[in-house]
Formats: sequence, structure tokens, C-alpha cells
Amino acid sequence: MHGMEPSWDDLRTVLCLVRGTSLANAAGALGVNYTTVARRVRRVEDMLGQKLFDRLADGYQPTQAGQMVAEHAARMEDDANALLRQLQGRDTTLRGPLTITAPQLLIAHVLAPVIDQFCATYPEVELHVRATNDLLDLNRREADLAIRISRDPGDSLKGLRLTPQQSASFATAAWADRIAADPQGMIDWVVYAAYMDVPRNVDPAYPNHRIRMTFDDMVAIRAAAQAGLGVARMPLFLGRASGLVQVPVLPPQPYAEIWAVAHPDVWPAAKVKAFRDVLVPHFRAIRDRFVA
Amino acid sequence: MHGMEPSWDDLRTVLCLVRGTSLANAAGALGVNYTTVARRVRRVEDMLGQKLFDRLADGYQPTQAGQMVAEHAARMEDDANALLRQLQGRDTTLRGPLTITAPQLLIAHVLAPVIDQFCATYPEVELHVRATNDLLDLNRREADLAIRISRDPGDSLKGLRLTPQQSASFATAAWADRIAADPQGMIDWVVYAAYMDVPRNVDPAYPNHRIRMTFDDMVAIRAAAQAGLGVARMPLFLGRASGLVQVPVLPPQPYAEIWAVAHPDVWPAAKVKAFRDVLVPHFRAIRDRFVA
DNA sequence: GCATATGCACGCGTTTTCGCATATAGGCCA
DNA sequence: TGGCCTATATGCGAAAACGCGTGCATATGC
Repeated sequence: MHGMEPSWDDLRTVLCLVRGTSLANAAGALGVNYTTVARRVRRVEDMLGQKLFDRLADGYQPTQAGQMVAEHAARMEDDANALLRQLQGRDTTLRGPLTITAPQLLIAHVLAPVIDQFCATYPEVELHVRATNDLLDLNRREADLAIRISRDPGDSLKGLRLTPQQSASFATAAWADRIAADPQGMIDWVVYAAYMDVPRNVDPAYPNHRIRMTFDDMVAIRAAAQAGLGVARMPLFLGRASGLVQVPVLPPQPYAEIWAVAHPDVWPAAKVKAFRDVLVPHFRAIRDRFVA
Repeated sequence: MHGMEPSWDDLRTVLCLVRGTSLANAAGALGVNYTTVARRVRRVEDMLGQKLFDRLADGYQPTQAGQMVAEHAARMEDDANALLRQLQGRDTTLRGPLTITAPQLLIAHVLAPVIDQFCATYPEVELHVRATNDLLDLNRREADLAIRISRDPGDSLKGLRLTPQQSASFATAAWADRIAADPQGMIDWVVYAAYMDVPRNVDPAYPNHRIRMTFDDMVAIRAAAQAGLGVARMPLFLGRASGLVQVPVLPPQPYAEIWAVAHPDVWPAAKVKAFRDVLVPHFRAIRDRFVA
């Protein structure tokens, strides 16, 4: 025990190192040089008089004491995030940073005009767009507002339904012709890896199906369909915007709705509200792109 | 909004400034120069893009946003304290700092030999003694172990009863003679301000009493009794050690017990246990100083 | 078995932060 | 009203923290 108590930032550094397992990862998360992480960790250990990490060949391995530090620091982080969210929710300015997130395909085919209009209307807002299928953690402020396909389960996020939508089967024109000419023929499917099966509710007029291949990503599925590998189920807005033909194998049917969600703390922030106010009328105007 | 998020240490600084209401107080609590406090606060405000304090003539007055920062930082502080307590509780060394607290009079007349013995037995322990009647906050690690008259209410502290004790009435030899000579005579009392009355249970053989003066401190009461201002009720160990004579006006009767208390996290620490192991036998050996 | 990639430790020069001294403004009391 | 006390701003030199480059050890791949 050296007596002095460690600085809160040093505790945070320990948390990042436990999470990252290497100095470089922790340094990246903190936005500092990894040498600094090493120095801070050593300093905390000196102050606490306890070793927090075993220096192994493949990185820093936390000791039991290191785990304890990380657990408490994680709770401190929750409080810090809650604070920043609440302060952000009180913000009434239309200046400065705003981070939104949405799946790539939704941005490319639906949101681009919304983003354009928003930036033109609020030129002082510094908009950051995170185009990813990953569900960013809105509690940790990885984004302020998320546009998602299907409302999120679990978290206590506040949400707004932008539109219902339907899915259907799409393929190249060549495939469409072939299916029309021979409904009894074998139909190749390109499907999500998670499902691993031909969609339910296919029209009984087309009895023969097989899985041609599976993907874990809708961009890849669309590319495969565009390459003529088979038929794919996808939301109407996407199939229609991809140069594909809707084939009658799978009739239009309900698909996950599109939602805008945010943490309730952040929801009332002026910039977040402003973005919603551009988003909602735009989705109302183009609703017929999502349903048959 | 400047974008960057504030460092946790800066949030802590805001907390101390809200608590202290002046730069100097906050700086004292943090162990830094007050100029540093002013700079950090300004930095946080820039980062958050919100004013956290109104600079008034008589100090920094927190805004609503400043209050919010302080509330969350207070929770972070609780977590940091819990961490430090738990790490301390795991400490098995008999080196380094240990802070105990007890009322001045208990230290002066009872604990001094215990402290002496402990320091001789564990020379590598750096013992800090905080002699005060204030109840230090053991949650906040203002002390590791407290010896208190009466077990603490409220907190969830772990405790050990060191001894029961009794109180009685004490005065100078002159007063003792006067009372023996004239039991019907007026008896002047020196009492605690909190009570504002002659003790209950006085012997009916002494019918005439009045409050001569009140004090809010036992050191002062004893001094007044020693100066011959009147009769005072005090614990036996104190009266007997103060050159006073026990007078029969108030027969010996139960008084608050003496306890050793610590936070349950800290209780198992080696240094805390070592101190208890010196404390307990000593109190057993001198028990007759506390009861009639 | 050699080359490469990953990850950490150490030393040096630079940037940032800090403490101290000084200056300034407002409130209290004789 | 003048002096003093408290409390906050500002400028400068010192100290601490930081980033970068280099070197070493271990694991991985051809």
C-alpha cells in the first residue's frame, strides 16, 4: 500500500485494458498511446500496492484484483454515460455533433435523401453516420439515434415506427422467365445463414425448391441474386431498388417494421428531434416503396 | 458541444466544487491548487458545451447541469470507495497505512497504551490516529476502524463490543465535602447542552438541583467540574482519571457501551484485524475501570 | 529454420498540466 | 470611507505526463 488513492482516469484505463486484453487495444479505446496505458496501469498498481495484471507473453492477464477494479470501473462508466446522455437530452442547440446509425442498405436506398435534406436544413450540425448492421450500444452512446429494421428487443429504448414493410421473392429477369415458363421446375434459393431453409408461405404452385447457398449478410444475398444464382427473399424496397424482378414464388408478406430508436435520455435532445422531424414525413411520403 | 468527453477526474473535480462551494475548499479536498480546480472546471464546461457554475461574487454556484454532474459523480465516488474498501479488505500485509478514529478522551485515558503496544508490535504499520468526536464516514474511508461510545446507528457497519460501562456523578473534593455535609443544599450541575436537564435517577436524598451551565463537549464539562463549577455526570473511566471525586448524588448506572466498528469490506483486512487483536484483550484486562 | 507479426519495455524530446506569485473585484466592519 | 478579508482571474517557470522511436521476446506461417 503506497497510500495515495488512484485517479479515476487510471481506473478507467484498467477497465479498458481488462476489456481489450492488450495495451494496444486499450490505448485505441482511450485514444492514447499504448505506452501511456502501461504507465497508468503501473501507477495504479503502485498506489494500490497490488498487482492488477500478470504480464504474459500474449498480453496483460488481469488478476482477481484487476477484475475487481474493472467491475467497479464498469459501474462508474455506466454512471458517466448516464450523465452524458442526460446532459445531451437537455441540449437545445442545433449545432455540433450528432451520430446516427442504420444498416448500409437502408442508408443507400432510403436514407440518403433524408441525410442530405437534414444537412442542408441544419448546416451547423456535424452529422456522423455509422453504416453497419451491428446493433450499436445506445446506452454507451455509440450512436444517438438508430434506424433499425425491427424494433429492438431487450433494452429500454424509446422508439417510433417509421413504416411497416413487406418482403417478397426477387431474382434476375432470366430466372423470372424460367419460373414463368416452368412453375414445376427446381427453384434455387439464396437465403440467410440464420434461417437455413426455404421461406415459409411459398406459393404451392411452385413445389420444387432447394437451398443453393446461404449467406450471413443481405448485401451478399442481393449480389448473389443479381448474379443469377437464384431466388432471394428480401424487403420490397430493396428488391425493387436492385434491378431485380419480383417473382411470384413468395407472395408479399409482412416483414420486420422500420423503427427509429434512441435512449429515452437522449430522445428529447433538439438535434435528435430535428432529425426525427425530417425522417417521419419522408417515410410517410415514400411508404408505397415498402408495401405491395 | 465541443465533442470530446470529459475525463472522469474532471467530473470528480466538479463534484468537489459543488460540495465545497469555493475553489479553495474543492482544491483542499482534492489535494491540488485551487487554480487547477478552476482550470478543470472550465475545461469540462468547454467539453460539455454547457455552463456548470455561475461565477458569483461569493463563489461558484452550480447550475442545474452542474448539479446533475455532481449527482452522477457522487455515485461514481461511491463505486470508487467500494472498490478501494474491497481491495483493502483483501490486503494481508502488516505494512503501510492504517487509520483509526476515537474520541479524544478515550484515546487520552484508555487507548494510548493500546496504540503504543500496536506500534511496537507492528513497526511497519504507519498508524494514523484521528482524535475527534465527529463520526467519520467509514464508507468514504475517512478512517478504517473507529472506537466509539455507543454502537453506531444507521450504517451497515460491522461491530465488536469492547466493554459495557457505567456513568456516575463527579465533582471536586470540595464539592464532595459540601454535599456530604449538607445533602439538602443546592447542587449545581454542569451538563451536556443536548440534554439541558439534570440527569434522571438522581438519589432522592439530594433533592435540590439546578443547571449551572451547559456545554456541547465533554472535555469542557470535565474542565468545568475540575474548576469546581459543579457536579457532572460522566463515564466512570473518565471521572476516575480526572482527579475528581465520585459523589453519591447520581448512583452508577448504565452508560453507552464502547464498540469497535468498521465497514464490513474493510473488517477482514490484516492490519484491521491486528489492531482488534490488541484492542480486545486490553479492554478485557481493564474492564473494572468502566464499571463500579 | 527463417521470416514475419504481435505485444511489451525503455529512453528521449515535446507537450500539457500544475503550482506559485501577482493582480483584481466585491463584501464587511470600524 | 478606508482597510481588510475572501474569492476569483492571469502569467510564468517547474514538473509531470505523453508520444514516438527503438529494441527484445514470443508466437505464427511458409
